[in-house]
Amino acid sequence: MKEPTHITPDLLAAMQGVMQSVGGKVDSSKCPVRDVMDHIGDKWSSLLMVALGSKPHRFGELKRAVPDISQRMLTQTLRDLQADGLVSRHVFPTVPPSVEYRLTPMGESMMPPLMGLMAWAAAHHAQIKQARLDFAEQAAA
Amino acid sequence: MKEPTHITPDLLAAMQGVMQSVGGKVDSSKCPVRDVMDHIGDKWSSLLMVALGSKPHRFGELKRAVPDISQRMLTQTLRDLQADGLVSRHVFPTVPPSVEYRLTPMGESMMPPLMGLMAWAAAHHAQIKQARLDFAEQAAA
DNA sequence: TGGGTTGGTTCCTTCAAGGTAACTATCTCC
DNA sequence: GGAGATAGTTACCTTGAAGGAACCAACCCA
Repeated sequence: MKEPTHITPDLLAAMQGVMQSVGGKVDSSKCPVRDVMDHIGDKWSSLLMVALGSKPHRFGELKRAVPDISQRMLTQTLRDLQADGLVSRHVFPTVPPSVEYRLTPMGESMMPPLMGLMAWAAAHHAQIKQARLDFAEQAAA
Repeated sequence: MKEPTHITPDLLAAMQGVMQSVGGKVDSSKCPVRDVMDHIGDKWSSLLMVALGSKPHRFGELKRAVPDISQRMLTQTLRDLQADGLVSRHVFPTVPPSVEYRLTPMGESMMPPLMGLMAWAAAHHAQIKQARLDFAEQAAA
């Protein structure tokens, strides 16, 4: 049994940075964090970021890399990422015009924290699934 | 100007962990990462996690800490976090019964990666807002 | 007797995210 | 002449997330 470490100094610093950028109170709509998190928290953005993190992809490559995304959502999500300055789009006037998407420097700077969270999710997925089972069972009892 | 670091070894390791837990192809519904990210990517979960990260809160305290959450969403989001094993609920049979919510150890283990991403968001918010302006302007032209 | 506090629940409604399918346009291959 | 690949766009529809407001139940105080 560990003592309640709770919050490390580093973590506290990060939190204060966040809370400050939020105005002390987490006040919503004009909250910078939410403004950004709302975008990357959607269904496809983080998946596309991961795919593009490994190497630049063409439109069709992305569609194959993320098989269950619809063409519409792929276009739209790429546009959003592009608008946010996380992804850049390069058209090559080849015989059948081809388009390449790649991370911008800012997009790359997002990968470490993003992957950190995803790695946590991957590592704790089993534990969370078990917790959900336990919770459901306990609720039924 | 930094050289295009692109992907550090550490980051690559994290990505491979994620991709592996995803089956090579990012195949969707049974993807562990998405299963978890879908929950913490909703409108209120991360905000409540941040609030609870600083200290345990009572129901009413949380409502005041996150002023624009509806009572309904607060209840529901807390239930979801509880089901996932990230938050625990303790009822004190005081005169008017009071309820305290606090992070579980797993919840606490999520704070560093979560705060990492939020800190990134806070740090790059201005840059993203500018990128959106530039994009809109360029689209209009 | 009736208002206040605590921690909810229920019903109703709206809005945006997302999916499906069809259409475009150009070039190549069979 | 049609099929297939390139990279999309557009219209339409469904669903689920979220908001608002009212209600509940126990207990306190005055």
